[in-house]
Amino acid sequence: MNAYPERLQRALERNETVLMCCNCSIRYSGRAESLLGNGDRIIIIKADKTLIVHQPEGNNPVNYMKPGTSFLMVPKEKGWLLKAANLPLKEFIDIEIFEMHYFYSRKLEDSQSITVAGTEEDMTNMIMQQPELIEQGFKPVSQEEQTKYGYIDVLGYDKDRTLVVVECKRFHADFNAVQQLRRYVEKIKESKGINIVRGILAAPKITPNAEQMLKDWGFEFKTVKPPRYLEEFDKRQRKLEGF
Amino acid sequence: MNAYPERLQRALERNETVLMCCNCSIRYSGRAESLLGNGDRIIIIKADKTLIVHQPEGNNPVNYMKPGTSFLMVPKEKGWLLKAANLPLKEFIDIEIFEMHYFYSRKLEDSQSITVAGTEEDMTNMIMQQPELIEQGFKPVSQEEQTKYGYIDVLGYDKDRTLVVVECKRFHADFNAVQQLRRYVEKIKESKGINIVRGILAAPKITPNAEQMLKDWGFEFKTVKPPRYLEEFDKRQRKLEGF
DNA sequence: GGGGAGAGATGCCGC
DNA sequence: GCGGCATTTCTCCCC
Repeated sequence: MNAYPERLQRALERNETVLMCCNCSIRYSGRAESLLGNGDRIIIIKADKTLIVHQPEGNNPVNYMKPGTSFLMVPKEKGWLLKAANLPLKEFIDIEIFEMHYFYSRKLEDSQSITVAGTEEDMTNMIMQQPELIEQGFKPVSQEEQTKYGYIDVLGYDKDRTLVVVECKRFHADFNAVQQLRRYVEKIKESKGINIVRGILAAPKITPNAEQMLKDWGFEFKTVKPPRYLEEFDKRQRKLEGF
Repeated sequence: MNAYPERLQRALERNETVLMCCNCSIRYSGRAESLLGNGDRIIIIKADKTLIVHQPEGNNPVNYMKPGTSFLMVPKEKGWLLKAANLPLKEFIDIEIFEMHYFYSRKLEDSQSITVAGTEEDMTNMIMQQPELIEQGFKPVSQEEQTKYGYIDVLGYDKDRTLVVVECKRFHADFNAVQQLRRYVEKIKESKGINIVRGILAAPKITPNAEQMLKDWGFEFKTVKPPRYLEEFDKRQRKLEGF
């Protein structure tokens, strides 16, 4: 029952998802290169031939390969060598497995995809529907017009019919956000052949340095928070803080 | 043997790592909000109380919680409810488990940390040691001097004793890289009180638009690739392309 | 496939 | 803690 190479091959052929817990060392070469000495890790090979390796601590995988990777497992004197190769991406991983604590595979059924709320897109939609969040008299133009000028979040006119470019950030606005806004304002001035275009950065917060840069260039900041839809869920959760 | 709430609690107390394979639905609220309908997923709870949930396809976890999260599992009419809460971060996840395909826990030992080569830092070190990669006569200044002016990758003088700011990118240089370089050049001009400072962007490639912006602002591009150390490993790997 | 930009980005280092 | 920035970033959209 421990013919792991055969079990792995069969599982992969059947598009099963494979879970391994083992002591191993790992070598990677591709976009960069990495070495990782002996230790206990969790290895996942998914139905789409994604490889993910986790150490017992930390958010992120320590090594990984993108979907479409090929695998080959061969016995060694002590343990096994698991080779992973993604030829189109020129990425390679060798996992030397010294001890297999546990091996599991199963066909997983999951047709659902996640829906996320509170993103930057939700922010821009909110502003399109409630333009007064930017300022009184602000009139966004239609979304079709926006796309003509690239990736501008919201384009509109103020009460004096001056063109306004709005850049949204769902969290902190930083240097990048300010320079992005500047690029868009320049782009609009050029394409429309006009000299006066206002730039507004809309976000919950802005860093002091970014705010200085914003003012230096004559742009403005407006405090706007991304919308939330699950307030009730939040309240229920906070009541259960005790566990 | 299927008293999962007790087994989970015991495992967490012992700082074991927990692997679950189950059919579940997931609700998240925190920095944003998300919903995910029924499906088979892999759930990992690590020794440091990180939560990671994977669908059977795709590189990235579909849901996750940072280290230091608290967990509570309670039985329901059909299945269990696994609640995860990180109070300092105001993040909450509810996982409704309808069927537990598999449950495993084990204390994992791993004292190793990964070493990565071919990063931007390796590039800057390479340029410090081989300044001619930028141009003949280029003389980098000491790293202590660099830090005084912030996050400039490499600062030096050309053969005419003109100050040069070098910004490195390990892959494609884009708009952001050019604007970063511009920020640094401006910063240096200001702090040193000089008018003429050259800016060089060093990377394997640059996008056409970024190159135009670079030229418009009077900066230069120099093709430089990040160093590689595992060439032999690469060659061996490419010979094994057949599997 | 490349370019551009968001992400529940994450993680690191510095102040 | 925030700020600034790299990341084997990943992912999506659009050209």
